Amino acid sequence: MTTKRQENALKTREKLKSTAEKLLKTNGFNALCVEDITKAAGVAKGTFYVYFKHKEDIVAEICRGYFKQIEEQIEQMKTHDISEKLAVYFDSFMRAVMLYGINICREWIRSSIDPKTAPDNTDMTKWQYDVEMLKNILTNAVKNNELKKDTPVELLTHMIISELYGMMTCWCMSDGEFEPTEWTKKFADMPLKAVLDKYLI
Amino acid sequence: MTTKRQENALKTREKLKSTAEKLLKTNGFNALCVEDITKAAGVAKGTFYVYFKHKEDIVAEICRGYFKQIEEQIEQMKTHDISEKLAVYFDSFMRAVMLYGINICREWIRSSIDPKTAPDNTDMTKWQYDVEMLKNILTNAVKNNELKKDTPVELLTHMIISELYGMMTCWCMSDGEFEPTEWTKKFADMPLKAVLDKYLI
Amino acid sequence: MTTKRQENALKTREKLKSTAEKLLKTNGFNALCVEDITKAAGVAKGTFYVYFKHKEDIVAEICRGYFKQIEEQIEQMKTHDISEKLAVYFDSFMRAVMLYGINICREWIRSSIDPKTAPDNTDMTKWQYDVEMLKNILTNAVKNNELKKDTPVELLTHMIISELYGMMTCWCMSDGEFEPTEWTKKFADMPLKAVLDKYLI
Amino acid sequence: MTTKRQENALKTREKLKSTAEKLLKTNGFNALCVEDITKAAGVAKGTFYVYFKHKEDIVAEICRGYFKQIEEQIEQMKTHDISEKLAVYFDSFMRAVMLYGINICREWIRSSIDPKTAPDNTDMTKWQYDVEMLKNILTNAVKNNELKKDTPVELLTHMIISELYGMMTCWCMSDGEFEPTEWTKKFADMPLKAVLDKYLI
DNA sequence: GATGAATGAGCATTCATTCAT
DNA sequence: AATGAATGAATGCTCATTCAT
Repeated sequence: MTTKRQENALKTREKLKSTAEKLLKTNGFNALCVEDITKAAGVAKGTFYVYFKHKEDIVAEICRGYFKQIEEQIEQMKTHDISEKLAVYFDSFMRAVMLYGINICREWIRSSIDPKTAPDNTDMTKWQYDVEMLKNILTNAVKNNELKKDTPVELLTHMIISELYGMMTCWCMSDGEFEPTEWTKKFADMPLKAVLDKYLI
Repeated sequence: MTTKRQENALKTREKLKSTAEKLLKTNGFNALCVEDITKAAGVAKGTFYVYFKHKEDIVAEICRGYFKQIEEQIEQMKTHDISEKLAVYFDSFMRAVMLYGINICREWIRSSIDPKTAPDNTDMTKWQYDVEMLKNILTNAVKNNELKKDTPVELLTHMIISELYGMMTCWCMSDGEFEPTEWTKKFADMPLKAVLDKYLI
Repeated sequence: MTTKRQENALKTREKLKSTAEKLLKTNGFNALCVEDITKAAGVAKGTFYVYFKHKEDIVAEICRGYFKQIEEQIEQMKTHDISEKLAVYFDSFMRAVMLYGINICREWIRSSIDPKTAPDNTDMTKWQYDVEMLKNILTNAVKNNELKKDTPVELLTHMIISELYGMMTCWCMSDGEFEPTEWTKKFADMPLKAVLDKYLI
Repeated sequence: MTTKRQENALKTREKLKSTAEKLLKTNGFNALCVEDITKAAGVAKGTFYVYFKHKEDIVAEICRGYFKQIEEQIEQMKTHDISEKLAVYFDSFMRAVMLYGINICREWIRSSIDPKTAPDNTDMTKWQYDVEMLKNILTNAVKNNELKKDTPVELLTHMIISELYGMMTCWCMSDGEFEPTEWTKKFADMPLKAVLDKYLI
């Protein structure tokens, strides 16, 4: 059971996170500073450090929250086949990109490219995380006889991830100006399909 | 005619650029600071600002030097057909990625993602530049009747660029650990070819 | 009679003290913080302030514990003469230095040098305490006709204390590297003896 | 030749040092902060770091200035014998203590006790410095046949230094209240003399 | 053109202490 | 007595940039 105090503490923590998230979405990572977060959250500067050891930690947690959701979604699809799973994965990835907006995407890329930000950070970058997740999906498909034993899981993983990250990166680079729905079509008759077909059983 | 003084000035400028480039390649953008550049170049701090208005400018110029080389190469291929041009483009892009190394790539991505670094910067980002260049190649191919009039130049451009940037981004994210030559093979029987075929005359 | 509650409270207090002492010995004063103490003692941060008004207080109490022991020893020597008492005093002082280790010594010196640390501190520093104690011993020796009436108690006190603190300070400064037993010999045929002899009856 | 600019720069440096010295003497080390120094010196905060890499550095330099003076004095006494040299050394040491005042002394002790203050500091502490200097004086006396070959230089050094530091430390502890001239007398018929006599030739 | 002294805004982090529960 | 959430003052240091010489 949680006491009133614990509840309040949790509320403070969430308030900090949601405030930081809002600021991150609005102004981007570069403009994010602890003082702004706490001021906007209506708490003292020190309170931030009650809940987060480093400034980077809250950003990491915000971003992780986003891309972990995809995993849960995929995990609930135990009965579906590999094509469906990949379709959902692509869809979820794209939705995340659109939903969370350009500044969050930038932070995903930034922190994946230049991972050594927080001193004692041992967390995976989004990229590492995505690679692992996709590799799991494909490996399981091999185990479940949905894909041939000689499927080049590693290579396929990188192809797909590269496809998605290419899209995401370019979307950020265009400052969100092109319509990512165009890309949905592209994904529909995904060139990858041709490649994947070879390994489908 | 250039006076001795102008010559020396040019030398100083080049010395600054080559020094900064070395530091950029070695330590990455985050670790680059004006003091280090000038100290290593053997000039005073103030001298830097004789030649570059902002720290970003020298970085931009260094990087631009790199990706402009591709354009020259393509321009010299006037007689070749569109397929050859694209092949050369892909090849050049990849070579640049490998040659200039991970820290330069990171800076290409970083500055393309977050373009508003220098206050009065009006330069194109590498990404904008690449998009323009590729669009030109394709547009010219349409004009020259190598591609059908209804070729979706814009879309094709983004598909290709996204492909290349996906590769480059993921290469940086993996900290240069995977073998980009694997990707050459992928590019060889490039899925795009299938798409492009539809519009070839 | 003490209730169970009072007993527990006392236990908590002692736990805090012994934990702080351990940390002080290991890491020194600079690294000592309330959070570490309470965490290591298994109580909440606030509990510390139930028993100690200031962080300095617990340190003072720990250190005082050490040097009060010497007094008790001396007091139990009522029948012994002044030479024996001083010999024991020297011996006890040195043993304390060795036993409690370099970090405790540093804190003795630090707090004696810079006494105004705790806001409302009225306690004596170790130095003041040692001076008083030694002065008492000598004054009593005068009263008991062990020393002449014209003995310069004040001066002798300072000479002896200075001798001991010189040794202790240098021991800390050498980072405990020289062998304090060398000093025992020095104290044996203590130059002071020559001085003291003049006033012995 | 020094230009006007270099002169001004030197002046700024000296201004910073003298200001810091004044603050150090008045308020002690604990109260010393960069902001106060620069404000009082009438320069910008950043200017401090043009001349000193760390806050500690300026303090170290101030203090070093003080105790290096003694060395120069001793070095100019090449023709004098060992007794005179030691007498001058004692005298100089004491004068320094009195002249530079209690807060400087505290800093000498503080930094000698707890040397790891500045990150990249490789300088000797005052204590180490004093030990070396005295050891040299004695070693040279042995070489010059002023002291017997079997003189325990190391031990004598520590005895003398301990004597001096004992005095200095106690003076700080008494908050400068006792009269150090009393100590001059003590040094005059210095107990050490008795010890030293054994080794004089 | 070259210098290098001076600037000063900008920012994360620590930690003793309080106090409502 | 015990808790632990909240506080907020305090501070060293970086570095791009300017400008008088």
